[in-house]
Amino acid sequence: MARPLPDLSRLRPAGGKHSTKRDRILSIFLEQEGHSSADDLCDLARRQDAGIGRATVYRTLQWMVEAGIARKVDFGDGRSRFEPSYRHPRHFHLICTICHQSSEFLSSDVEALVEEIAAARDFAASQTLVQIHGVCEACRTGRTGKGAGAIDGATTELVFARDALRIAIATERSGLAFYTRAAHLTRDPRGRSVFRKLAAEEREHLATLEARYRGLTAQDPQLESRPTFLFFKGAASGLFAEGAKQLRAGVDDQQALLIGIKCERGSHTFFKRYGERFEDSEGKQIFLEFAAEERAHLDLLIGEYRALRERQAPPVSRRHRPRRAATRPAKSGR
Amino acid sequence: MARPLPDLSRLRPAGGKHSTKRDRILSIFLEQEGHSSADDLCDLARRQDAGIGRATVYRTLQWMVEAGIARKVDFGDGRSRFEPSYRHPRHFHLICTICHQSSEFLSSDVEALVEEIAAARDFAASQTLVQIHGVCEACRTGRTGKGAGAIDGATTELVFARDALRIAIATERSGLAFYTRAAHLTRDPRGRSVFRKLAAEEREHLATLEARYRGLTAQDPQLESRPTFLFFKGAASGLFAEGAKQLRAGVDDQQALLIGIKCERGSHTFFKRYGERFEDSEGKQIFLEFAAEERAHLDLLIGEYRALRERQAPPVSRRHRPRRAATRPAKSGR
DNA sequence: ATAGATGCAAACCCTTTGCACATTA
DNA sequence: TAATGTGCAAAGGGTTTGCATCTAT
Repeated sequence: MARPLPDLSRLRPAGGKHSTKRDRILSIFLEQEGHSSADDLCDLARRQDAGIGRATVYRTLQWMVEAGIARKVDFGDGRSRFEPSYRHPRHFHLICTICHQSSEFLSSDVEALVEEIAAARDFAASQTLVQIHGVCEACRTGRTGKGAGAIDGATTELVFARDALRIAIATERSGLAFYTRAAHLTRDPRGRSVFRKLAAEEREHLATLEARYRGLTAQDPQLESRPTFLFFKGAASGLFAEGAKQLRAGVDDQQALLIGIKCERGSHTFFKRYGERFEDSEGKQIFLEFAAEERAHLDLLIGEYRALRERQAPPVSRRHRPRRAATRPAKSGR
Repeated sequence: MARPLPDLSRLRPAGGKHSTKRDRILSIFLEQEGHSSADDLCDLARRQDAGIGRATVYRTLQWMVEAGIARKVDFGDGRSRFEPSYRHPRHFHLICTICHQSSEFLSSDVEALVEEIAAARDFAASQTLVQIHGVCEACRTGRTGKGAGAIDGATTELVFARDALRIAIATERSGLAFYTRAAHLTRDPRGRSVFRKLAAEEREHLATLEARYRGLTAQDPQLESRPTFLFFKGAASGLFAEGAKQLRAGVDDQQALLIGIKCERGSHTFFKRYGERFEDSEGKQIFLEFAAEERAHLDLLIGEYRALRERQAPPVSRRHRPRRAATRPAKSGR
């Protein structure tokens, strides 16, 4: 379960010299699964090097926090705990009151609500803490604790990437269905070809994402069975499903384009905002790449929509049309 | 700002004798606004009775927590704080890192998400902690801190009741609009009279709720201007708005009844679940009363729907009628 | 009279700090 | 050599506890 050690030389924004003891404590910390207390680490370190003092452990931990290698977390049991922060997104915690293990999750839905609440109260939020205290599945069923708690930082990053990919794939599938249907329904030949093109792109991109997903699962055979880390409901895939439903109700070519624009715009905004929220990690990258993809589709659709309007509307009457119709297609939906 | 003292004799599930010092500490605690630390209380208590020892304060606080008078909260600053819990719903916190004041909020949306997440992880949640750390409006703008932090427990209960009433009133208004429209559209005379009756009931109940709302604001002139305590989005009022939209799309009497049933059922479920979540308080009562009201409407509608079906459909051909032909309104109508 | 409450001081726990010494650049 | 890391022990802060002493019932 050893994780790939981060490049230590780059992890020294806090400055400082090399030192055997510090390196030892650091590497022990990084090997740990879950959230260790200073005491835990001190004991572990002393097994390798009996002469390590408590103070050094505390000082090293402080240094790690400053250097961005670790984050301090308070589970309310009187001692501080530390978790790796390098390429490990901020998250929330489920904390078992029996075994004191904690497992991590992220809910962008919760984060979004929290943002709204802070805004409503004129509060400049800098950090949000969500802890669910209770009894974990392993403690309740009495089974041995091979549960969600036993996940090290490297795995969390994989799980995060997995969940990001799952969201992206679901959206992509949904988009593919939408464009396939749209291509089917569109009468205007040029519009049809655009939808076909987009469907093809979605199909190709879907294949890429699926390959990437397989690549991930190859890194950890248990990856797929691990519990969800990233919870989301406001997913963009719902947009395309909604769009497809609208298509089914019967629309003309122009409306189909508008619906597509709405979906892609929503999706792009969603993934961009989503991606920006996270810290450096593969998951973040997946979201941002996906956002860019959607952006490209959006531009294509907008161009096509304009062209269609040009073709359909005689230039004379153009000035009587609302100029910015295409920038706010949302109005025509629901 | 002294709150009505709770009946102490009933607050002694933890047992124990009377004692002047304990009573003094308790009453000082209850007078406090916000969240006091043991030290705060000790200082305050010593102003009235110099001979009070730290240990007594700690022991009294422990006793208060056991007796359900107080709740211990940890804001991560190394000391425990205590907040009144008598008729004071569980809530979350916004914590200012500058002035260390904290203000309270409740988000049933967040709670619902948390429940889902815990369920997904097979985790038996017993308590959830949400803390938003950051800088409050008062500290940011430099204005004197008459902000949201300065709210004592009694006020929180009022604000909670206010928010509960606001939700109920919004739903009621929405329901009134729905039934008024439904009465207008319904051709079947009996069905029309049912909708009229419901509209009248909603109007009357609305008046009751508004009177209650005025009663609340009379208790605290600033009540209306206080920040939102209870955040919610999954409100039931949206159901009726959706229902009214469906009515507009053109439906027959039977369908109108079905839509009404759907709305009332959703609303009832929502308020019941909502109300049950909270601890004893006026807000809880408001939700539960409202749920009962909706339940009565629901029963009435269901009865009417059955009667209508009996009248309209000869038993033989009943099963051949398309039951839900127009549940999806045409999109082109917009 | 007796269980329970109180004050004081000491003990506790986790964490930080002062200082002499060791290590690193 | 100068700056930084380390160990030890002591000090810190918040909180709890042991024990003799009060105080309600």
